[in-house]
Amino acid sequence: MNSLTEENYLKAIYKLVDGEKVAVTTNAIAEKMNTKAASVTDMLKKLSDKKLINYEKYYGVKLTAKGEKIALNIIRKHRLWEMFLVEKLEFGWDEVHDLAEQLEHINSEKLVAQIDKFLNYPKVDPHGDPIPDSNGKLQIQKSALLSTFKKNEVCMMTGVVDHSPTFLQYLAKTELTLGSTIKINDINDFDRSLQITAGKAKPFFISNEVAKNILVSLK
Amino acid sequence: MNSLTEENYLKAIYKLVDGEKVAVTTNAIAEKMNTKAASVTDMLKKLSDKKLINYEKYYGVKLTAKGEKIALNIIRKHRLWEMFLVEKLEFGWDEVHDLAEQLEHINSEKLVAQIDKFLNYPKVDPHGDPIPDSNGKLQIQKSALLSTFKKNEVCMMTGVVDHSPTFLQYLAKTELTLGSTIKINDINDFDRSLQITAGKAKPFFISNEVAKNILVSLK
DNA sequence: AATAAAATTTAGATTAGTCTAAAAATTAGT
DNA sequence: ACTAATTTTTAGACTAATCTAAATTTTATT
Repeated sequence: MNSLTEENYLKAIYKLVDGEKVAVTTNAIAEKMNTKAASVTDMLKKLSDKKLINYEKYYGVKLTAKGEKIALNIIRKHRLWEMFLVEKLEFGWDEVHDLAEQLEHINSEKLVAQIDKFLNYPKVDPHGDPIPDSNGKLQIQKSALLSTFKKNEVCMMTGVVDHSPTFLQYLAKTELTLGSTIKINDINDFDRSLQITAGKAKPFFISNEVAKNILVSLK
Repeated sequence: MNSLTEENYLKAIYKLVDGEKVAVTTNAIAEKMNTKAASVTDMLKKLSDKKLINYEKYYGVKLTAKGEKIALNIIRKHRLWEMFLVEKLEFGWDEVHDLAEQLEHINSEKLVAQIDKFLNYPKVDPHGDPIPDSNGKLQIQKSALLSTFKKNEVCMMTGVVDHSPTFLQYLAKTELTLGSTIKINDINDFDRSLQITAGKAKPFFISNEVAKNILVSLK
């Protein structure tokens, strides 16, 4: 079994790699974990001894298959719990993250399987992030940033880049929710802000900053 | 905030006191916590510094009002989670204890409130144990042991004394579940074993040992 | 009341995870 | 290619929770 701390390190490393083939640096992990580089080095040795990461001094780390599987399982649990909180317990999508960080470490295969079943095997979490299956397979969703679309194009909102409560609360006040159909009515040449129509609401403005944090499907 | 370990000590002390006005001994706590007396002494000092217990060297400990409140809150969470697992996730009453021991330490007032609501404010857990309310008030249930009843008396099952999976699994194979109406048809003078009728099943035998672990209402 | 037995506490060590400060290695700038 | 800046690692220390072994206090027995 791995400690809570070990699990959090593996998750952090997984998120920092995220597709890119480069190794993750000690400092990057330290920043993500809100800790010091020296502490990270200690933990990397430990994870390396356990064969959960490939670690070369001064170079960086990559997850082994074993380490990645553990990371994906934690992410699976995190996203299932978020879904449960939002779908069954009336939580808002902006208030589930920290709580899911606690719940993701609960150790029970049966519990995860039952929650999954109870939610009717969801494919994505409340933020549109894909939920890994029980084998650690992740459905890759092809999506693009709303900011890359052109005038008069239509698309569907599938997720967010920024997960901060502030951003999510802002979105909750608009018609921009997962599944919303978005039409780009106009783009301001000066600041790249957009005038859009989302769902059946009146057209409204969003900044380019916001558009860069909204994921949409290429349809 | 209190550590997971501190919470477990408070819970253990609460359960050892359980109504009796005597102080709890170091050895009793050590046994309950599967640890050594020396470790307990260390923790008692710590809890005493935090004013969660009244501790007098060589004498024993009692919970302060503050300590008791924390203990009851953990018990509340434990029992609500057990109820959730059984009622919503198809767990058996014999397989929820260890998992609830993990879940009871999840820290979120809103989560507890929402689970409580989701379960429609249950008064007892799957074993018939009362669930403390959010203020730490515990409904005392007046119940008696089935073994104290006489021939031809009728009662209703309200709980169990032994919570071991073995005992609970045994009961699950009979008609002895919470709420069952039990009629005592006969008592064997030699070994005090009982011939009973429970629910609408055929009469069957239970040992006195079993009867001593079944709680029933005095009706 | 004295002594033996049991319970409890203290002393000192250990482990996991963290830290600061210093040393070593790598990368960047000219 | 050499020095400066940055990154990473090592060394040594700290805290929480645990342990063993020894010392102390309480309780029980005669």
